[in-house]
Parts: sequence; C-alpha cells; structure tokens
Amino acid sequence: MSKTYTAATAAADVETTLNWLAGRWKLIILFHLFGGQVQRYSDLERLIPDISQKMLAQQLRQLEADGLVHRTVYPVVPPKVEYRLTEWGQSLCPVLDGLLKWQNAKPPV
Amino acid sequence: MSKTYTAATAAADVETTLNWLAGRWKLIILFHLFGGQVQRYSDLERLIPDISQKMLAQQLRQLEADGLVHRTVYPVVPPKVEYRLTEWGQSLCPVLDGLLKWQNAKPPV
DNA sequence: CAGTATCCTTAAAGATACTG
DNA sequence: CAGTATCTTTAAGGATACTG
Repeated sequence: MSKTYTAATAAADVETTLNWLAGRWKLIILFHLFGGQVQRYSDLERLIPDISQKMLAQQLRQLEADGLVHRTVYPVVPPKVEYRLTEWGQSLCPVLDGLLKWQNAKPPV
Repeated sequence: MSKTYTAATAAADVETTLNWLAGRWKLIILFHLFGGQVQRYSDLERLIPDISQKMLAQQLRQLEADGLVHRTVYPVVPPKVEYRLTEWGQSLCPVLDGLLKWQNAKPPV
C-alpha cells in the first residue's frame, strides 16, 4: 500500500497526471463536458470552432483511453456518437478548481 | 472581482497554470526544492543526472520568471548561486497532492 | 561554478483531402 | 454524421562546444 517517494518518483507521478491533460485541446473539451454535459461530436466541433476534425477525434480518443471520457455510439444512420465524462473524469473538476485557486493566489510581480 | 467563466476562459486559465509546470524537467526540479530545500546549480545537476546544462538553466529561468523559484547570486569567486522556492511556489505542493490523490482514485480499466 | 551559444532531432500539431 | 489518411509545419528538447 505505502510507497516510497523520492523527488523523481513523485515528479513522474504528477507528470503522468499532467500528461492526461496536456493535449492542446483537452482542457477545453473537458470544460465542455463538466457538470454532466453530454455532447455529440458535431456539438464539440461547433463549440470549438478552431479545432480540426483530426485533432478533435485524436484528443477524444486519448481522453477515452485515459478513462476520463466515455463514448457512446448509437447504431443508427446517420451515425450518432455522444461524449460524456466518466465519474472519475467529473471528479477532476474540483482538482482543477484547486489549481485555479493557487493561480489566483499568485502575488503580483 | 468576479469573473464570468465560459468553458473557453476556464480552460485557458487552467492551461496557463499547467504551462508553468509543463517543461520536461520542471516538476523534478520543483520536487527537489519542496519543503524549503535550497539547492545550488551544481546540486541540481548532480540530483538530475540526465539533464543538460542548457535545459537546467532554461527551466530554472522559466520557473523564476513565473514566480515559483527564487534565485540568489552570491558575488564570490568561484560563483555561487542558490535556488529555493518562493512562498507561493511552496504552496503548490498541496495542490499537486490533490492531483496525486485524484490519480490514485482512478478506477481500474 | 554556473552558466551561453549553436546546431540538430523529433514529436505534436495543423492543413487538406477523402469515406463508411 | 463522425470520422481517417497523408503531408507539412513548428516548437520543444537534446548534443556539443565554449566562457566570465
């Protein structure tokens, strides 16, 4: 259960976590899903005008692979695909709040 | 005081924060300074064997510019430079703890 | 000791075109 | 509608040599 932390291992663990969020578009996708919002692929395209189809699909695949996002495919024609956060993905919201609070505590230069 | 948050602005704010930590070596440098530790440039070189001098200097400059790290130059020969966290930099530690807790709450795939 | 300066490599992202 | 595939661009990082 317990783990011996060195600077290197602790840094590596945090880095793993940050890498889940590190894509150019991942945070903005996540914020469009926080609060239980459900979005279709085309909704996200509309909400994030500057993203290319390649990047949208890629970032969604990575978020899905990392367990943050759940993808639902409805077998209809034309295709319908919905994205929502997993429960664990939702639980990221207060963590990011903590990050924002820290940011806002930054003293003036 | 108050701020109107949209998905885009909130994402941008979090991204700003993540960018302060995003360099390849920044986290490991930070973890070598948490807890009030003071390190000389050569200490960090020794503690982080794989880092090049260029990267060590560059990442330290960025951390300093972002207000996380304080640099003290002693006007002696040979030169002596010490790095320590600012108070605000120290206050990042519990925030990263929150991140690690979230990571550890990840359900098995 | 504590750095710069310069050149090179590589991964991420962007642009564009195509498809079941 | 919801994607792939392919090619090009760019910025971060790495290697190496030099210096006050």
